[in-house]
Amino acid sequence: MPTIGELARRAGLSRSTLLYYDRIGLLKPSERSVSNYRRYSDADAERLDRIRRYREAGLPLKVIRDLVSTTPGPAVAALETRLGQINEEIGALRRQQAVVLRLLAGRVGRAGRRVMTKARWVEILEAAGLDEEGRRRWHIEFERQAPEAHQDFLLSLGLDRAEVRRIRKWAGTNQ
Amino acid sequence: MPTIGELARRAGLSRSTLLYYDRIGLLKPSERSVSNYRRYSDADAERLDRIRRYREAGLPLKVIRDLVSTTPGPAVAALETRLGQINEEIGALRRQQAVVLRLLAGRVGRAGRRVMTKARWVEILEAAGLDEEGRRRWHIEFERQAPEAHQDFLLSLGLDRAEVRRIRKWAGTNQ
DNA sequence: TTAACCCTTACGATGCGTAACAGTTA
DNA sequence: GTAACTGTTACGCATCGTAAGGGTTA
Repeated sequence: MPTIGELARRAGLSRSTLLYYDRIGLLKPSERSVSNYRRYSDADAERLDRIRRYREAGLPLKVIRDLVSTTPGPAVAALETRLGQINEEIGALRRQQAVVLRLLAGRVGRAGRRVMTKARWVEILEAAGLDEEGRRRWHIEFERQAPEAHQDFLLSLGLDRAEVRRIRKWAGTNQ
Repeated sequence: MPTIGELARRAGLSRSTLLYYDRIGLLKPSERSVSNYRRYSDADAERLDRIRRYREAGLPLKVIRDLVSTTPGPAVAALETRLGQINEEIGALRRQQAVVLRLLAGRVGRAGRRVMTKARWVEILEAAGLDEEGRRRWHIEFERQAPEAHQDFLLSLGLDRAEVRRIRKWAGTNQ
């Protein structure tokens, strides 16, 4: 029967996380030693493991509480909801990215090592051995495999919406 | 001289946001009416506008406080730092995405069209005509031209720091 | 004895939203 | 008089990290 520190180490979490889970009733050790130390049973450890996996998926503890106490298998509904949220959050970050790039526009000549531009990107692909024909194949494949990601990527290079549309059309249309 | 509610409406923010900005000293109205109402001057409104833009970029209020009080133009350093953070955050969300999809394995058709992963990226480059040697040249050139952007990009694919380090080392070392 | 555990409790961080109670303005 | 403003103050949220002050174990 591990104590709180042992279980934390094994699970790759911190002691204070387990203290918190105990406080909010998410994971209460099934026993206490005579000196009032928390003793976690195997069942407790397994419960923690499920909690941990859901946390890695980004589910809030409130939702996890329901999942681990009521449902036996993975809850499809909650995970699909989370999937939608993740996409929203990524979208929000992409919009922030666009704002930052706009604010940085111009001031970063070739100085900024961090700001990626279309010109720089083309240069890199060329150096890797892709000529214009190859780059077109690249766009076409990108568009085919993950159109939304393709759009996100083009926006992250600082292209405006019109140019993004143009490129996607060019990559989508055969010929 | 608008009152707090008017300015909030104009700026598209809430009254409580402006109250908060006042409390933390980020934006204090330059005047008060006889009945102690906040009166915001044009200068106040402009300050708020700068604050708002930086907020849209995702900068924390602490950083914004420095930017709007000391710097005149946009601060390149803070924005580039934020750019790196954004990519990290996107990467974290991609890892969550992968976890969710794994938990949903089987129950969901193939991974959504929006999900960008390392594997998919490699596939696209391959389809464009880059073999492993070409992909290595691509990494090398990326690292040479914009090392920070290279790192940001890899993180945004959801790779963990160790793998990013490995790839960058592999691309940085000549032979 | 000493290091490395453990206990409980509380505060901090982030950026507001909400509520409560009261005064002001149109 | 009444609605729609305004003021201040305080609590809530989510998920822990950190610290304080003091027992327990090997």
